[in-house]
Amino acid sequence: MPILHHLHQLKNCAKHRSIVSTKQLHGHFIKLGLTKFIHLTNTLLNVYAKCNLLEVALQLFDEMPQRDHVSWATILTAQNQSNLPKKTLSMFPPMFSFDRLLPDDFVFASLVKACGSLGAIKHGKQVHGNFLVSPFFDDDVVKSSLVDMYAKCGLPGNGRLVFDSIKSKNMASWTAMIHGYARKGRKEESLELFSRVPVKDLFAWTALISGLVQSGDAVDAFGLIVEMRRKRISIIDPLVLSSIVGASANLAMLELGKQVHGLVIRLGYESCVFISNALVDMYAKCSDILAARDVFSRMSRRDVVSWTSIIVGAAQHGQAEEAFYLYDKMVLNGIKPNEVTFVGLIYACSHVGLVNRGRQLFKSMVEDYGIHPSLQHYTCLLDLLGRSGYLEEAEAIINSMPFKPDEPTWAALLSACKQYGNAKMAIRFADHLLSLKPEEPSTYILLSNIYASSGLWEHASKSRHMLETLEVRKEPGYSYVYFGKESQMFYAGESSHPMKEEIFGLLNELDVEMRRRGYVPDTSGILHNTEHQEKERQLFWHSERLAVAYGLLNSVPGTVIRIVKNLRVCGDCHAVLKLISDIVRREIIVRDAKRYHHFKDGKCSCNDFW
DNA sequence: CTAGGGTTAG
Repeated sequence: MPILHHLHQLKNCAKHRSIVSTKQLHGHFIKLGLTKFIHLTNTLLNVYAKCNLLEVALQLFDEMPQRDHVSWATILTAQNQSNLPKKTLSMFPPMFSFDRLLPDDFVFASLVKACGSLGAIKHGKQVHGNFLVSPFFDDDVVKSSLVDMYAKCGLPGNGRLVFDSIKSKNMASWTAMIHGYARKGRKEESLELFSRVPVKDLFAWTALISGLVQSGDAVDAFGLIVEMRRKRISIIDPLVLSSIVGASANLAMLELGKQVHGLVIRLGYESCVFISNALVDMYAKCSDILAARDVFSRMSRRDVVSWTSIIVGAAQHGQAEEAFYLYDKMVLNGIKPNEVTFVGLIYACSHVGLVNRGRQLFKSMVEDYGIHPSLQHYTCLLDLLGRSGYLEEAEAIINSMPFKPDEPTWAALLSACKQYGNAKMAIRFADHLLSLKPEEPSTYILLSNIYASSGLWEHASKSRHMLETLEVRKEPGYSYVYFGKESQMFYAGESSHPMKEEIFGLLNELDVEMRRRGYVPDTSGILHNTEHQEKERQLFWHSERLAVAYGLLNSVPGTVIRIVKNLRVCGDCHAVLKLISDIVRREIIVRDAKRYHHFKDGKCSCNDFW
């Protein structure tokens, strides 16, 4: 039985991922004329795929004189496993047109998985329809992948219908459904389902915790990881840890992140690439860019995500030159940048107003790397052009790009119009912005300021009037302040704090010194039509100021004061924080809803761009 | 011989 023997040999090759022996065997089969045995060739196909030799597998697949369902399922699965779901879907149509084969249950599972990873819900629903009218309509494995696909597309309700039709549910079905609810923020349903899972293994916990992190619920995710540890669930692989590292990043709580890092080290997973990647990102998001660099430099292997994480981190913290330096090193190391890398790089340019460099990078992305620019790339480029005063060029691009600009893009260009006093263009941009978000007070504020500075008083007062008719429901602003291991939260206008008197006293003292240095409160961003003094009083009680004062009063001189704010820092507070950093000679780092600000020696890393 | 669940960068 030579064929059986060869199959056994191939199995060993797959097990040991042995490329050389696989190729030797392949040559052997050709010499002996064994390639006509489809069973053997299918196995060979699978071994090549498992050895990550997708190109070789594809060539073999193309050369096969005959292909059956197994050949197709194997090659489609190989594309999925190489993270090429688009190729899975584009390779599928010839299955019928060339080989007259209809999909079987294995092929359906691969197609559904590909749609899930792409979030291609339309295509996914088509496949679902075809599956239902196929002879395999009751297959539980395909149903599990459908549950997962709907979960990934954010439609857990559709997934639930499929889930309920699965006769014998196994862990794959349960985890897909739990994850679907959790990542959509449907916490109650995910917890209810989790409580009913027969076996709560690491997979199930990870599905729940990672889903909550993805829905933005980092606090509950931490609660669950504590519970999971108490239940002595053994963390035999690190996937759940990357979720929890990500949760610390979302909260921007450095001390918490350090503790999670400690756990990662204790469990021995620091050398795992995607865990280190998550740590790099976490430290960057917690504004400790030095720690991010430290983790990055200790990595023995780095992939495109590692490089991109540190590049994006540098860019967000205003270190444009550092980002470019890292990019050059990345290319020298033979790592191909992807679309995310370019988002970081163009973002870095817009931070420091490097227009030519930004244009070059955009061009290089398309021409050297064949990456189709996304809306996000255009947004970064438009930001850069607008802020540097190339308003006509920006408008030309916005009118010719293949995307509808979103609201932040129009808003960025509108403020560029204010900066460069282009009232005419501002009116056009404001029209677009208001059609997308008619109730937005800041648009009217900006518009009225632009009119006022162009001497168009009538228009200005009209905008102000529009503003007053709006029912403004503003989210209350709050700031967390961190120094060392201490933290404290402040709401805007908070007046019941035990250290109220000291905070007020310090802010007053600082106010006197700031005014001596020429500071004049900028009340143009205040919504309500109130007296000027009242406006100044409101500015005085913005949460970030209270937080800074508290930090200054309580921390050891020389320590960095870190603040995380839920809203964007207003223009006046930005000016104030710059001054304070100079007066008290302290570094203040603020992460607001939009970006990072490192205030030091009277300057900010954002280059006054926010 | 082929399929399904949990992970990192915007």
